[in-house]
Amino acid sequence: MSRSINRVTLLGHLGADPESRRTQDGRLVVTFRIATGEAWRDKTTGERKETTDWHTVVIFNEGLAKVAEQYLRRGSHVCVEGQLKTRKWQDQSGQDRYATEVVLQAFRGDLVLLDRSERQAPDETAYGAARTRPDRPDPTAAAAPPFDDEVPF
Amino acid sequence: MSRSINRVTLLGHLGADPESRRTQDGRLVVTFRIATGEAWRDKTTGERKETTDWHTVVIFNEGLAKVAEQYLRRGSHVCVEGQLKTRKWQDQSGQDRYATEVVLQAFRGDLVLLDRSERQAPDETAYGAARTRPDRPDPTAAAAPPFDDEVPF
Amino acid sequence: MSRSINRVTLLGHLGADPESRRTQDGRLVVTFRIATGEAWRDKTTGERKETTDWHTVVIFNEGLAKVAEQYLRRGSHVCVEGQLKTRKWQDQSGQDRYATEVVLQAFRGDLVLLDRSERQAPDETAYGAARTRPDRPDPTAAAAPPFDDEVPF
Amino acid sequence: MSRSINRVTLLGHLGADPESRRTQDGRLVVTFRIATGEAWRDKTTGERKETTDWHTVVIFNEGLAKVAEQYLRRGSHVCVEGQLKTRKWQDQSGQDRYATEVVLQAFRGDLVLLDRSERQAPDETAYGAARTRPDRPDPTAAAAPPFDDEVPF
DNA sequence: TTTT
DNA sequence: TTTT
Repeated sequence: MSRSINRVTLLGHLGADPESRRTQDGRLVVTFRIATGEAWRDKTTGERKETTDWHTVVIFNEGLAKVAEQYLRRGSHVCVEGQLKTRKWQDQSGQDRYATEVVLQAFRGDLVLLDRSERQAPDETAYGAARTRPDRPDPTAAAAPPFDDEVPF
Repeated sequence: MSRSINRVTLLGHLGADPESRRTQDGRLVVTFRIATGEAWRDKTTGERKETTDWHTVVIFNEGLAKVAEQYLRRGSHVCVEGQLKTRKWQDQSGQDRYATEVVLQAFRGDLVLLDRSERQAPDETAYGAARTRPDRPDPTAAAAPPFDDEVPF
Repeated sequence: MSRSINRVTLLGHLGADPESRRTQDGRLVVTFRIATGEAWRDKTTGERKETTDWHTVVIFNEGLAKVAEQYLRRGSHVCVEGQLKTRKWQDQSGQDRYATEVVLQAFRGDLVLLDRSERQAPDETAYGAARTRPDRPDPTAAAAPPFDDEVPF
Repeated sequence: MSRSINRVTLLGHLGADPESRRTQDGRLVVTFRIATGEAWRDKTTGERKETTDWHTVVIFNEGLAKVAEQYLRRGSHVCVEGQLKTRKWQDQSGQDRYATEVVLQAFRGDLVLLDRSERQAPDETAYGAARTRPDRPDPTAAAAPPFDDEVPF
């Protein structure tokens, strides 16, 4: 149960190779920039228009970070689900600055590789269940329906 | 990492009290129906129109099932995130029938109670981490920014 | 403003070519089936498991229907945003039956073609603004920031 | 049809009353801050933890801006769907600064008021179809099923 | 800085 | 069967 929802879904291309860093306690963090865009025809002038938006994605999820590091490159096509988070930091002059990023934490967020060549990536679970194990009675194995009196609504 | 996305988000009201059942191996499953609607003005007649859609939600997630059982009632206002799944079953005459439902499995899906009176519900984690533990360096505790050379993109 | 949310996001592959039909008043409707899946490792047995879910997508949105008809085929990789809707119908024996589908109506829903070969599709706007025209002051043209006193929060 | 996805869903409370401004060409723009949060139990210490994230929402959509201005206040409970966008601006010292916001444009985005007292708000369509007119054959009026040969998949 |  |  949550008291709120904070969900970002982005599907687009990487503008550059991902960058890998470590937190002070040694955990892998992978960062990349992804572009989304929209195109439309101006209603008054009839002109074709286009905008690109750039987003920073930060992966703290161990399994997904390894996948991103190994398989994503400049130009990669990817779909990302994460949370919107804003960090505060100080620039050299000591002024407060803010960076708003799309964050993939452990057990939160997901990454879908869309380039055929990258889809050979192992399931993330190979990295230790970085994501999720469905917890439903196996529907294919079930000889009987889950409930005796089952009717559709 | 996933190879696909299957996500349903519904925000609406329960049409009736939730129903609780057990799977054959004893796990709690809670089911309810939720209504969503849309209203619009017909462009040609100018008339106000309205439709209601009814959805079946099935919660296999232990923690969320308990919350739903205890706090949700007919008329409850709720937001649900789950997966779209279709079950096949046989009716009395042996014919194949299908039921398509919004399913909340363990580690997948979420439930947000929107009625003030219900928001006293304990965090789901009280039921044994039915959901998620963020895995990010605690941002408030961090005296230094996560990375030395940090600048916003 | 809406009083509820009804949103489905699916990313997967088509199981067969789309089917085109017309409503009784002549409008194009395109239908296809799309598969999503999940893979996980069983916690107790360690076995690799996998499920596939099949979904029916129905496009009433004129522009998107034409794109789907022309560019999508069995095996196509696609991302779809629509609404969950259940239709009631009678089978030959007069019994009530239900079909639950992911519906893309005009001004609602979206379709993203993920196969490189299909991405040559014209912008949907070519079909008459089947989707959406951003309505924001053009950020690139703006010599001054949108607001005089702008500071980030 | 889109070539990318850029979608943010937030459900939370306003931290302060919305602010109304006008663009240089006179259009209403409403801005507010909304908080989302997550709570979890630290796996190692067993301690209860909590974080709050703050987000800036900017509404360029005329109808939704009017609704927000009139009905939302500090503490209002709201669900928002918009796009993630980053603006560049110059501070007093001429330095480049960035602000990342959740933007609701015309025909894009949605707003759901969750406080009972605010739900009296008129449908947004009262403001001129700021959102969406479903474009589906009216299912209730249909004496016959939409298609002659209809069977569920 | 991506992509079409 | 909900809600406004």
